[in-house]
This record gives sequence, C-alpha cells and structure tokens, in this order.
Amino acid sequence: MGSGFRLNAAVAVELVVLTLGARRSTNDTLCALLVQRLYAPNRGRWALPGGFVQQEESLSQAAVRVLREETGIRGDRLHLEQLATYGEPGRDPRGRVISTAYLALVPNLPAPTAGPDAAAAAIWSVEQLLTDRGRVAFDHRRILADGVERARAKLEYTPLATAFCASEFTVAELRRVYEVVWGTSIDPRNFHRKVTSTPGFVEATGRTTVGGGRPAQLYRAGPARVLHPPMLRPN
Amino acid sequence: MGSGFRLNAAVAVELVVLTLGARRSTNDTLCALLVQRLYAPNRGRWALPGGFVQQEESLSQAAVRVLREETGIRGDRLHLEQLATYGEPGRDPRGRVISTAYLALVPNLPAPTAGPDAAAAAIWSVEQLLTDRGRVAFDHRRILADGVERARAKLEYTPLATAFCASEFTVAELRRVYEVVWGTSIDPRNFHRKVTSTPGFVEATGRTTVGGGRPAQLYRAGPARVLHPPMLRPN
DNA sequence: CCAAAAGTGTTTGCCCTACACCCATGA
DNA sequence: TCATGGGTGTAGGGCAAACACTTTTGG
Repeated sequence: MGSGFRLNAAVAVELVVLTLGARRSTNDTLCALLVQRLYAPNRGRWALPGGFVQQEESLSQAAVRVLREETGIRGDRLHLEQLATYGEPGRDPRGRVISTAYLALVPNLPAPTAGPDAAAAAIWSVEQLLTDRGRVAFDHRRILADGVERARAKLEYTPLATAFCASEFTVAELRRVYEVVWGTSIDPRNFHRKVTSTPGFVEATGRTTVGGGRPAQLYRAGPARVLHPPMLRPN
Repeated sequence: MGSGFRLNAAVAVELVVLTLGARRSTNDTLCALLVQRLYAPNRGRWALPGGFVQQEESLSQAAVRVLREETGIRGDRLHLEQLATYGEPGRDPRGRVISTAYLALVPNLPAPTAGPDAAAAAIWSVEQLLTDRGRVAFDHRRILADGVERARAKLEYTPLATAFCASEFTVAELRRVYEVVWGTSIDPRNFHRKVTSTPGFVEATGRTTVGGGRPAQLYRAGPARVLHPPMLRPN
C-alpha cells in the first residue's frame, strides 16, 4: 500500500433491489426499486437507493441501513451481496465518489416509502429502465444491468431463486422466478424433478396449497449454498 | 445517494497477482506476488501490492499503475479484473481505508523488483500463504483467498487459463494450468478433445514443439470470452 | 527397437429433454 | 364429469469419463 494516507474520496453504497412485480395477475415482470432525486445533481431523475458510508460502519452495514432509510425495507429475510465498485473520475459532478454496489433480492416488495432525500420511491420494470436512456441518474443504468446479469447467472448455480419467494412456496412459483428472470419458458415436469432431486435446494413442509387445481406441496429453502448439479439456462 | 458530500475515506487498490511458479522443473505450483512492507503499520510483514488511488485516475488505471510501480510488470498482455471491495472499519490502523482488490493473472512472471515503499518483492506459494497465519499483513490473506477462489471458478466457464500461458502454448501446458490451479489431475486424452472442440477456446498456429516425444501442436488463445460447454471441475 | 509424449477411436453410462400419462381437487 | 393445475414414467439423444490404441519423434 502506498505511503501517503489521506482522505481522497467519498465512499457510498448503491443498492440494486430486484423483485418480481405484478404487471398482470401473476408476478411476471422483473422489477427494480428506484428513488426520484430531490436535490441536485440529477434532480428529478431516478436513481438507485444509496448513500454515503458513515464513520464506524462496514460497507454491508451501510447497505442495510440505506435500504431501511430510503425504502423502509428491513434487512432480515433478504438476500444481500456485494456486486462491484464503480470509481470513474467524473461519475459524480460533486467530486470523487466511489460507489460499492450491492445486490438485494426481496419477495413481495411492500409499497416503498420515499425517505427524506427522495421525491418518490417506485418500482419499475427492469426492461424499461435498461431500454430508456436518460431516465436513470449517474451511471446507475450500468450498475443495474450488472446487477441483473449477476442475478441471472447466480440462478444457475446457487439457490438464489428462493430469495424471490415467500418463506413457503410451491415448485411452480419457483419455476416462475426462473422464467421471469431468464425470460425463457421451462418445462414444468422436468423442472419439478430437477428441483426436488437437487440435494439441499428445497425442503418439503408437508403442507399444501388449496384452491385452483390439485393442491401443490409447499416447500421452504433448503440448506444448500450451491447447486449440484446446476440449473442450466436453455440455449 | 445521501445529501452530504464529504471526503470520508482513503480509497486504495490491492492486487492479487497469480502465476504458475516453478517449485520443481515444471510449473507446478500456484503462486502469488507479495511485497514486504518497509514502513509501519505492519512493517516487515508481507502484503499484496497496492496503493492509494490518485485524483484523476480510475480504479482500474490505478491497478495498472500500482502493478508497474511496485513490481515492474506492464499492463499489456495481462488479465486484470475487479475482485471485490473491502471496507471494514479498523482494517487499517491509520484510518478508514476502502480497498478495491483486482485479480491479475500473468504468465512467466519475471523476477519482481521491489518499489520504493517495499523492502522486498517475492513470489510465494499460495498454499503456504493461506495456511500460515500471521505472515500476511492486514486482511490480505482473506483477499488472496477470494482471488484464488475466483480464478478457480472462472477456469470453468471462461478461457482464463490461457492468461497463465505464453502467447503460444501446447494443450498439455494448458492442462497443467487447470491441474495446478484446481489441484486435481485430468485425463490428457479427454482434455485434449474438449479444448480443441470448444469453439473459440484455442486456435492452432500450425507450428509444433521440438524435442521430448512426439511434437505437439502450438496454439494461441481464441476469441471466445465464455466457454460453451464449460470445463467442469471433477467432483 | 524402445521410450516418451501427442493425439484418436470406442464403449459405456449418465443426465437431460420431450412428451405421454396419472393424480387430486373445485365447480 | 370436466377443467385445472400438480406430479411421475419412460424412451431417446447427446455428452463425457474411462481406457485401449495409433502416431511421431529422439536416443
């Protein structure tokens, strides 16, 4: 490490909060949580929830705090992982800002409430956000794209999809997560077999759903942290 | 992003530089490049090459500069990617330091020369470094472990292994990379078939080696950025 | 001719896909 | 008894591990 210790940057965290939103009746759209900026720079544009890191907190603690402050979401029962760090000079007009982005996946996102620094908080379709240029502030479109790609990749080899579901869920709900995030359709029969035969992916609770057609088994997330064998994206 | 812009940290980059070192005649040990600290804190202990980011440079530019300054390695013909960011309060006794770590893979690492802030620069076996506690400064053992794990994982689905080889290499040399980094042994026949049949992984140059036994084809890295199908670790 | 290293053919078994089929409920 | 969605059986193809074998060089 170089010789001269000197404060040389403002370190912030940004959050890519993904959830499955209800465009129609079923949760069939991948959505992200954004806040509308109340102050300059980029006043009025939509940005990822974020904030500067405080003196005695770690980066991940800052991410949990910011998520609660700006959106009201609690950090428990929530998947949170570090995504990447963005530090181009000039990415923020105020000065040198280094942003460490975190990826958060939440089930059943409650209606967000804007914090004191935000004009509004809302859930947008990821597809729209990535298509429309100019709606998103700073370099947050790039950060969002990186977060979505990370989520897509991690569905393959980790049980991350369970983070999009409630504490108990059916195999069909889990399949819908894969279909929405990947943007593909999956054979229900083979998916069912694969999920239930992968050790540690899901555990049966013994309970079932009611209504509709035949009742479905309810499952909860299992102890596995990686999937053997992985769920492969169709290609 | 929160309201108050204020410089609140010293941002640094750290480099996990991996190479295949010659413990015996063949390159059969995964090694990392460390520098011995000349100044406090942690004077005399071994640390990853690193340094504070300067005003008008990006994080990746800082990584390239530090690599050159502290070890004499040039940034061209070198794989460099961002690994993760470490920001626990108290990880550096001088104050709040946020370190973004980069992973660098180099073939045929030349004898490193210590820069002005280092007492020495040397190549150590990764296995030794990760086993011995107390030899490595700060939280750099953790960073090194993360870098090694990233390299192991990326060998599976990217042509990263070619970054450990010279510009032209044989299939057997490429196989040795996999065996050393993964710590496994691989069937030479199946490996050969797999590598040469994966589109874009390697390209034949038409030339061959001389000496030893039957001459081997020489290859260079192909244009692929991901491997379809992936090379899977035995398990 | 023999040793050494490169590269090929062939078998075998597994996993994944596709799809036919049966199961359990509400109306 | 029909509609609806949940779950199982099974045949076929492709891929990859295992290993015998051929090829091409240097002594």
